[in-house]
Amino acid sequence: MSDNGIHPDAGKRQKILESAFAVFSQKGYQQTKVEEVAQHAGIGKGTVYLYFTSKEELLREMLKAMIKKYLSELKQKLAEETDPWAKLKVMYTIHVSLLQENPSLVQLHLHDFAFVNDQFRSWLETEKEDFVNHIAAIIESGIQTGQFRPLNAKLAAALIISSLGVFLPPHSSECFSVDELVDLLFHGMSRRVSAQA
Amino acid sequence: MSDNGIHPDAGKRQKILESAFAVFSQKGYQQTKVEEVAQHAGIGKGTVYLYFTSKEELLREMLKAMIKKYLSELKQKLAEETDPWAKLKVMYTIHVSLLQENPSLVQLHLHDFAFVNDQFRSWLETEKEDFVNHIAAIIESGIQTGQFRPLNAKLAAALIISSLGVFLPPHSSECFSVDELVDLLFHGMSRRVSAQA
Amino acid sequence: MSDNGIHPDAGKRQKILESAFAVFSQKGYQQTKVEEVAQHAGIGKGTVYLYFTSKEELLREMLKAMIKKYLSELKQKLAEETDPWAKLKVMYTIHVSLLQENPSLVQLHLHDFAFVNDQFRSWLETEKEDFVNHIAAIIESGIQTGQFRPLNAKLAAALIISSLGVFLPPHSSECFSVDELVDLLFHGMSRRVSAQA
Amino acid sequence: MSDNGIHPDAGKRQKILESAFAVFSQKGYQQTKVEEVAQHAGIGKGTVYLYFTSKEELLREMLKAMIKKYLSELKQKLAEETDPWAKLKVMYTIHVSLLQENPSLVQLHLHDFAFVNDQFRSWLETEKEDFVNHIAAIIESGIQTGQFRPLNAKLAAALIISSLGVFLPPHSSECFSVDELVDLLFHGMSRRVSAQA
DNA sequence: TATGAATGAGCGTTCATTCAT
DNA sequence: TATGAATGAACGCTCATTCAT
Repeated sequence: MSDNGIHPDAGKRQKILESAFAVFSQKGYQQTKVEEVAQHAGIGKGTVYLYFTSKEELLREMLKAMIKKYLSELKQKLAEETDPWAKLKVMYTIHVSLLQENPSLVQLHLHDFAFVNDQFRSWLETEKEDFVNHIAAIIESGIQTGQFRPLNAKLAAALIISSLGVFLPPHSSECFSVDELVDLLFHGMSRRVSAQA
Repeated sequence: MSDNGIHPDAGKRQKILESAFAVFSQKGYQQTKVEEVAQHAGIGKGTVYLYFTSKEELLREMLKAMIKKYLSELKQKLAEETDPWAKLKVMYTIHVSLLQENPSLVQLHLHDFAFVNDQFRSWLETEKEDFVNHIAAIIESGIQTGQFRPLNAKLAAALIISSLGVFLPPHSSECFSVDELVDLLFHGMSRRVSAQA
Repeated sequence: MSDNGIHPDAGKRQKILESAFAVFSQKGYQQTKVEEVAQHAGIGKGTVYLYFTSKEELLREMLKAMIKKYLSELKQKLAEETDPWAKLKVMYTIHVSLLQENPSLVQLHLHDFAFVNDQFRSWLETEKEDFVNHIAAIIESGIQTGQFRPLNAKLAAALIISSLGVFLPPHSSECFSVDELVDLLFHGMSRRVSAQA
Repeated sequence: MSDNGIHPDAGKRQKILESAFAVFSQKGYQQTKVEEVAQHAGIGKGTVYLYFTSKEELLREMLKAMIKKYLSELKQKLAEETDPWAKLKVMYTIHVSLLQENPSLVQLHLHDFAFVNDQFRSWLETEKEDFVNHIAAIIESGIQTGQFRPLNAKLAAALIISSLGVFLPPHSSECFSVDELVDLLFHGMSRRVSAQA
């Protein structure tokens, strides 16, 4: 489904994916020429087509790989925590540090690849849904343990994921701290009047 | 930067902008042909170039106009409320109803505007900053009145604005209610155990 | 079906068709670049696509026009004759003189456009079938009048059409005379022994 | 011109020619990829270039070989007959059965060989001339024996060769019989009125 | 001012050919 | 000798932009 079968040089495929990440991140899909990706990888234009059937597939595979890598790193780190509260805190921390280590990821966020075509759009939405469900499950377990109050876990998950955008430019991660944001999400904005009673 | 000087027919310029909004929203930038915009506006293709120097400028001007209109509508409605709490609630409600009235706005979010130039990008960031500050001011006043607890108003504002994304697809506004989200943001996720003590 | 609807300049369409005839005849389909046809017509490459949707359609329309013109000339001249025998003689004469007036037609014969695609192939075969049937009808009428002996009219028609190839290079029309060929076809090769009795 | 000198494995060269025949016949020149020919021959793509300098040369050599083989088979069979009349009848029969045994030969006719260079074209014309002369000689001898009436032997030969096209699609060999065609050629179309007298 | 016919730069993809192994 | 991974020239088609009217 993704590539043309068995390829001679798995390293080259990887190299092309990395170049695709670099160039698509910087310029978006339509503005990127296949030849640019090839040049970035130090290979000929035709070689790209030995590993990917089309520019579109190249983008899809690159995104797949990035998302997989991103989510697997995230999930692995989350798995090391047991406390739902800690999990979410860790998630923010990891997310922010990933963005800092890899500024191109920020750019990647700023592009919207949904427009490539409808199939692509639905694939992206599925991926996002998956991520939301993963976070929602964490929240559910927090509700079970009583650490979180009963709430719409999916909404909370969607909110948390949306809130990651807070760390994108122009409010880079230098502006706000993870702790502040987590505190805000966990305790809310309102003065807990009744609680004080 | 935006137009070629003074045009005799400001109404025609406006009509082109509206058509650009309609078509770009539905099909994205790259997929839209200038001729389609012209047809939608009921004019000839060449006429577009009497009012805008390029397709790209047309998009930028359209985005500028839409954002200005959106923010001014929002700010005006907010001005009608006095209570900070109510203001924020109202903001969500207006946002969601705007999206519902104008589904194209939703689409607008889903397209690739990567080609924006630096000038436009900085304008965009200024506008966003403005909006954040506007919301932050509301929050500040809420803190003054004691309705909100002391918190980083700018962060809260950024969070609120980010959270608007919750109502975009695939979690359309039908999935979540404004009230749920407001409740979550205002009261937080955690069970307020200690507070109850 | 053939063009994109109403075109501004019918003369230009005709000019393109003529250029297509000139270039396709000389170089065949695959070897011909659309830009060459455009250059021959003294127009830009893109202009070709205002009148024809694709290179393939351009070929089809050109062939259609040529065949139509060729057959209509032929049929018209044939209509002026009443005697089946004379009709066939005239057909040869016209065919040969057309080839002489228009050497590109010779080239056109030497290319085989059937391979363009299956649809094209069947269209060509239909055209040829039409032509065969037209000739066969003439022969049938000759049989009715008793000028021709009872024979498979369709086979005779196919033979006659095939025999036109005799005048193609390397045996150009200068080698053989129409009269000789007609005589041969009409009286056969064998010494008419029994007739001598 | 044809190969790169002496090759160790003449059998492999032959094998490649046969594969070229099989694939070019079926798909035409432009549609055939060199790799397909190589695969059909069970060798690597690069190996083809050890025996032929280019795809085009491969085609020319294949055509040469097929034509030579076809003509030599035909001439050999003809040599077995002594009667001119019988020879021609046999020629048709052989031709048709060759086409039936080897449907690819039919296909070979249907493709565009326009790109042949002048050298090849002249070789082709020489071969054709040769064939015509061969048939013409048969006819001459028939005239000598009085079986054929005095006629332009070369024209008759050209006609006979052209008439072979009658058995190509769309009028496949199933439509017409060899006997019918031979009868037509030998006795002509006209009712032999005067002979009846 | 307004038009839309004309233009040609631009790009994704293919595949004949090369060459390192 | 044989291979097949790598290459890049080539081309059909699109569409933003221009300009004669």
